[in-house]
Amino acid sequence: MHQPPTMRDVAERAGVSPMTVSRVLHDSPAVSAEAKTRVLAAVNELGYHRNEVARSLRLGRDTGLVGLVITNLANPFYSQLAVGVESVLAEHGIRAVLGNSGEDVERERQMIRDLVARRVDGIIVVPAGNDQSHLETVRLRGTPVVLGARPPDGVPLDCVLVDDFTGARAATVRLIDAGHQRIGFLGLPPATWTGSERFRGYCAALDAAGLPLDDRYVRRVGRGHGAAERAAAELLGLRKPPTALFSANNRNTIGAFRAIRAAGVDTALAGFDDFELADTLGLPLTVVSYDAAEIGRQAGRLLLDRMLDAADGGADGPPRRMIVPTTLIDYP
Amino acid sequence: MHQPPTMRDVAERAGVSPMTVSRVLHDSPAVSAEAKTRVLAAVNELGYHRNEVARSLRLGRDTGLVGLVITNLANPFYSQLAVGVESVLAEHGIRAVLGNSGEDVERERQMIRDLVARRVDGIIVVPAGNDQSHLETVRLRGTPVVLGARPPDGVPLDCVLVDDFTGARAATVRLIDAGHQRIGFLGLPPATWTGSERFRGYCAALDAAGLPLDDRYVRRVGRGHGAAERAAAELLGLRKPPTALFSANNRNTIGAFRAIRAAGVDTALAGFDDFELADTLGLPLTVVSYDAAEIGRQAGRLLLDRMLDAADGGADGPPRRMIVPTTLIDYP
DNA sequence: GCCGTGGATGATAGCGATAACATCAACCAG
DNA sequence: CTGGTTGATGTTATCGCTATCATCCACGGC
Repeated sequence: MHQPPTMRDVAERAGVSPMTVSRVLHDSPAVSAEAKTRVLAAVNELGYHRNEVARSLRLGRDTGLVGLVITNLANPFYSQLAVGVESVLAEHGIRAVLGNSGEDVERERQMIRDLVARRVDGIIVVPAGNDQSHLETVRLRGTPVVLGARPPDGVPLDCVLVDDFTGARAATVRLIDAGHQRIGFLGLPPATWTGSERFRGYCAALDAAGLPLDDRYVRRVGRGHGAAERAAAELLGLRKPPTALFSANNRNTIGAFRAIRAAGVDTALAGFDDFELADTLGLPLTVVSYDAAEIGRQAGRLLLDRMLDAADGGADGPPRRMIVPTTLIDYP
Repeated sequence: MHQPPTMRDVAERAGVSPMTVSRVLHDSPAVSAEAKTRVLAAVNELGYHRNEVARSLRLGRDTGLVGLVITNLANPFYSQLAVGVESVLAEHGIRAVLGNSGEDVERERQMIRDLVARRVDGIIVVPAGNDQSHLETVRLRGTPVVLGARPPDGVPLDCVLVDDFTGARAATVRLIDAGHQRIGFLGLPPATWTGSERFRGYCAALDAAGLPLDDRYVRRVGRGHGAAERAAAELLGLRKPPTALFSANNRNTIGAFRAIRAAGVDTALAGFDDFELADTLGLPLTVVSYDAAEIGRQAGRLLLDRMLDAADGGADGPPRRMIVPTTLIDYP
């Protein structure tokens, strides 16, 4: 097995010093056309490409790698986010190093340590828990950090969020405008940012319309299989059932759909998150849609910005917060 | 901004030489308990972790990085594959460097070049085109390569595939067993491996049952929006329409579903790929299901294997081909 | 007392690239 | 014809780590 060629090999073949090769590869103007030609020829003949590991070590930075720590890549929302990140980074010749934390803070912590040890130029992370002190530590040590899809908690980090509040409010308003006065809420565990913002949007819409918030119409649904459908069925089974439901994510929307169909009622339905086949359910449905990849793209841009600052010696400005807008879609 | 601590810093603080620190970090037995304690204390106090870039350069290998080039990460199939890869690699402290080729061979080629320049220890790739010569070149130069979801084409590479043939045949047999004699096929562009294997499975089932293959019942569907539905509608509009349809992927299955519902007929339906909400369509449906993450896991294992061989000086064995099985699921 | 033996530790030399400085020829102004 | 200027190239040292060899001390057998 032959080793990959080094700059020295190229230099010998071209009859110049390694330094000249380096200059050619950097498009330095201080190289004669003739030397440049010879070097490029040698590069081609040997199939040479620069050893990025050595380069990074020498420069002490600029590995061209960015850490991307995600809670659950199997979830289309996060994989789209990853696509967005990747596309922005790729334009700048930077690659993402993947980490799937599985919502486990300890794994997240290990991954961050590992990424720092690998000297990545920055990190984009969907934080798994509320303790983000390790992320702040990393940032203070000089590695830019941007949060995706979840807000910073007590630490001054950049982040990109969905406009959960406005989206939830708009969907609820749509139901109210259609004449509904008793609107059930199928929410998420309250500890999550997304869950509480969407609930806040729901409340705000009711409030603005002068409708009372009735706790009997509010259900928080965990991850369990069928939990959403059961909760929706409960609401529909009340003595005075809601005439419409607003569900806080696509899982809940699907559960609500099943419950409505099983009960044979014509309860109106609106929900956060668009999903495939939403138009085939055979019942009117309003969904709050947004561009998940855009979250990734914006996070990527924020990070690139910080990376440039850091390279310049970095007067790191105040934390920034980007909000990705939502739109309402009515099916069918 | 302070630089991260180096091994030298740790050594000074612990009153030993860098070499001793290195030994401690490698769990070498040739270190006194006392020195070890002092070094570990210094490591903690400084928050030191080894510079992996320098380590890799010194060793001339073992970056602990593996390239993962995917055609379309936004597709749940491939993101699940990525999850599988990541999980296996993570067990070995290895991370994946992501690349999204978008089915563009030229981008794939560039990414592979870049990954090799970064000295990744191996590459898993879902190849975008039929020209895989660049992959073979990379392998011959010492970087193991494993293909995911698509077979090698003229080059001796390891790969992991879905059992497209058997799955398609089984689904078609299920339709035949239900008494259907005229079964339409909604296929994929014939140049794709998956498309041709699934068609082969369909044909084999017909053949085994003594049924004729009728070309009028066979449609190849491209990517266009609504193309599947139109093709299905054509089949349903024939003078003697098929009484059942077999569709070669979930996109086509959904299109077929729409067409069947629009036509108000009770054509039976079976398709490759499971998908969410398949049970809510309100019509009997058989799908060919498989574990996409398993493809990634197996690819990861094949690659790890090759990486070990390569580290040992590598008598690289013959190419291996793993087949991930499928199962039939009947909805509702 | 001397030498081997073995365990702990240190010194040295790179891995491949590049910043910073050194060199050297060619050329022109005075 | 000399000194300074410019442009092209080479030399040196170094990034942080570790394989390899060298060193050094303690101990025990003869």
